Amino acid sequence: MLKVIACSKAVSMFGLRGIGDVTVAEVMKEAGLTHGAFYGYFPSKEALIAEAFGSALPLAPDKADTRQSAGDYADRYRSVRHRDNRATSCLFSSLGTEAARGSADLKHSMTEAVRHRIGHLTVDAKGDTPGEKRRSAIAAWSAMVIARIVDDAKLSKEILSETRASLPLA
Amino acid sequence: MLKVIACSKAVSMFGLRGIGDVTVAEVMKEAGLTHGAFYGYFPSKEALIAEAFGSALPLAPDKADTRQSAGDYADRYRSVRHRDNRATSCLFSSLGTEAARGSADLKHSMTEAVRHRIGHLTVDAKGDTPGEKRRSAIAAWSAMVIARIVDDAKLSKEILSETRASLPLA
DNA sequence: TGTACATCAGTGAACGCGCGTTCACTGATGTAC
DNA sequence: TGTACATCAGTGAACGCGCGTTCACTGATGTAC
Repeated sequence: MLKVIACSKAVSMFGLRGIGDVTVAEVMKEAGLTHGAFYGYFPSKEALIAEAFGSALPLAPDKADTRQSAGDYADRYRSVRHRDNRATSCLFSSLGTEAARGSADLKHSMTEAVRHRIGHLTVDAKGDTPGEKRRSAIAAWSAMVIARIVDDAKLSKEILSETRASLPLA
Repeated sequence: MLKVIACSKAVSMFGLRGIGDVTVAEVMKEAGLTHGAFYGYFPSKEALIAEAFGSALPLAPDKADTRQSAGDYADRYRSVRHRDNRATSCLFSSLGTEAARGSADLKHSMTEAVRHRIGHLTVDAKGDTPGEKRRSAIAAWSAMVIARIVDDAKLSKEILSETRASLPLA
């Protein structure tokens, strides 16, 4: 149970401030314990990172977003509130380039999450053939991620609105 | 002169290993001096980061890439060799999410670089109207960046090839 | 019910290490006479 | 040309700090009798 809490807190903090800036002690404090207890749950900070990402990425097909249509997901993703909340935002837009330099496991998890997400969005994406739909999903998702990274309201909004051409409103 | 060298080395090292993992001493060693000399050139590591990004981002309209057509740029960007070389690759794909958490100046520089790049790619992008061309440029550039972050040859290639629909070969 | 003991999650002081930063010093170069 | 001095980029030892990690200890809880 505490592992679950720690992972969830860690993901939020990582997204907000970056993996390197978040200390083991801070995560444990958020979870309600002192730093010494950390090693009763995780063998190392590296392990926490791996577990935290694993718990947050939509890898298994039975995760929350299958209950959510692709269009709904996209709408929520494109909302300004969601865009500006790095703690709850998608891991790719908040930690993508850091994770790409992480362990092989981490990179693999991220890749699988991307694959999963693209497949998910393809359902509602624009296009006459499956190939076109998939292409639209890739274009839309990529632009949604980039819009989150860009730190300029106007440009970010423009990039987001571009995605509506590929993936319409629900 | 040494500042220029240090910035250039720093950018490569940052791209390869992340900003946080590169030490002041390492940058100076690459530049051929010892760490103590660093503060004769930069007031702090933060300042090095800012200068390094400033020197690497295509902000001024007289920079190299105006000599390069958008199609040529995209082709080079999409080449496998370039994709896999994090030292010379675009700052957005190697350090985007870290930079988004950096200083206001850094974020501003990154945003301007994105704006510049999109404008640049719009020239050769697909579309009948200026609006459509711009939309294609955004879709293509976003997907190119994402393809670099994804750590899986097959998926990365697929994402890259998607961009050819929006931005054809030169 | 009461007593003695075992267990074990959690505490917090302490350690080791690496990094950013400082600073007294060096030694090469230039300048005045 | 030679001597004395000033300058100043660069050196490398040292400092301070924060972080990951360890570990002896605590104290609450459960168990045996």
